[in-house]
Amino acid sequence: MKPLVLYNTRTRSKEIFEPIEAGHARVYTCGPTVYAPQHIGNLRSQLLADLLKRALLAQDYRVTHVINITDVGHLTDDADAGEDKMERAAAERGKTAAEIAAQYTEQWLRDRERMGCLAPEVLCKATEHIAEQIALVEALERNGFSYRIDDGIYFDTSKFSRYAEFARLDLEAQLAEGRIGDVPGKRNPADFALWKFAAPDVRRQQEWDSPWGRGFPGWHIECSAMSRRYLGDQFDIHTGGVDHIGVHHTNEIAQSECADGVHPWVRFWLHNEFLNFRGEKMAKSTGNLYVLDDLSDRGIAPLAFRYFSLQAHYRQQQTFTDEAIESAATGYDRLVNHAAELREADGERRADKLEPLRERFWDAVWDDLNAPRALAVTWEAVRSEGLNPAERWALLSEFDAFLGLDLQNATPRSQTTESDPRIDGLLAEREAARARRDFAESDRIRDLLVEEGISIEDTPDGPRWRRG
RNA sequence: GGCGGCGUGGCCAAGUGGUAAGGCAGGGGCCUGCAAAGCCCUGAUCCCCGGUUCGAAUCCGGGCGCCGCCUCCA
Repeated sequence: MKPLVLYNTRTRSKEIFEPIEAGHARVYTCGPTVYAPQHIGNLRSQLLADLLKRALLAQDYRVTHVINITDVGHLTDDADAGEDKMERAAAERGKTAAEIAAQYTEQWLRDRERMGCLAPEVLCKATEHIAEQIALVEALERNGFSYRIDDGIYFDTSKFSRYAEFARLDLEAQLAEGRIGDVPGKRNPADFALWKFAAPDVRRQQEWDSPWGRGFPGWHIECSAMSRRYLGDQFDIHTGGVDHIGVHHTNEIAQSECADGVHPWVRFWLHNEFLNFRGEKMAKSTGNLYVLDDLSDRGIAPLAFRYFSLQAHYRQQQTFTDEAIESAATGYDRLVNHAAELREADGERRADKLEPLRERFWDAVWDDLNAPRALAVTWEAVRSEGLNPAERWALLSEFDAFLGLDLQNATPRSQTTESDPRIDGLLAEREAARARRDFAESDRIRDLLVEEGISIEDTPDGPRWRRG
């Protein structure tokens, strides 16, 4: 098998993937912050993680995939005055922070599954790993990378010489523009909180005891702490959105490399680009978004959204428009139809006929998870004149291990799975009319059913109908 | 101010040195009593200018336009 090549943000180049431990790929994905519903733009990062995992599995690696749930509130900005989003959402909705977190975690897990994303081996919540986070801060303290101010325990970025390396930051130049709402006492503008002290006059729902007093963890420490617990001091791949490169991932690296004295902490970093909508990124903060249920309400299946997403490479921004998603839904519908028709085909499967398409498909996958190219080969397989139905199905079912479009369970949209005596009766009448070439009558019956939203297809095996 | 990305047929979008994948929509045809479904055929020289090269959408330089990060953010 050819090697898997991935674009590594750390080196800004494509590299052949090789795990630290032979045969075992350890992957960490930055999951959602569950103070609000996750929209379809957010889901794109799960798609990247899923395609990666499927490619690794296709390469016969054992995969340990860890995803975190951030169920403790981060602040709306860096300053004391910053509100905690989780607490704010709870107050607005008259619920507890835990209830808010549970609600959106559940929605996210459901959406993920509906979109065909494989479940992670470990799903870990920040609030259930406070001890690990405290332990990591203690390690940083021991190693001399932290300092205490009124507001909390902070990481001293000037002590970590590689701090600017990963994101290729120009800290001086950034300084010129200034940071918003900075905290008094910070030694360097880029320094960030490891542990925040609870304000004496405010009672928070989410705060814990620590060696430094009551408070709550900083907003990067959880990923360092939980990945360390489940994947060890060093691991293979870390995924997330491009927005995380400059701050979140930069700070994770600083924490982990300084706490454990390792480098590189993570070998490969994969980042997905954003989904654009109405001329800007889809975002919670502006309300410029759709959630998966919005699409479902419009008759667009979650897997049609997956199909839509597969049409663009994960490292490119993708434009979401109504026309584009509806086009994708149509395309997905047709692909499923083909799969359903081919699924039970018997016949010879000639390896020499299958090989060229198989090779092109997997070459696309191994080339930095190029789903659009893989999808194009899939369509070629569907329509390849040189292949019999059994061969086409052999390819489709194999390819779906990566595509994740659930083609194995494809049901033709025009093959009813229910039976309705009245409709079946009308269809029989129509067939009788057709037999005696009374087309006025047969068309009248069809129009009648069409008005009820039932469409009819005449096939060599007789008529089929479906609703909708 | 720093960093990153993009501009390919009506729409979405691959391709990053050898004369433009795929899907959707449109047009034409086949099939059908008619439809539907399906199948076949059909359209772009790649934002602009200059350069390198035998040859560039693809490399370099300069423009114009657009998106993102630098503050929570996929």
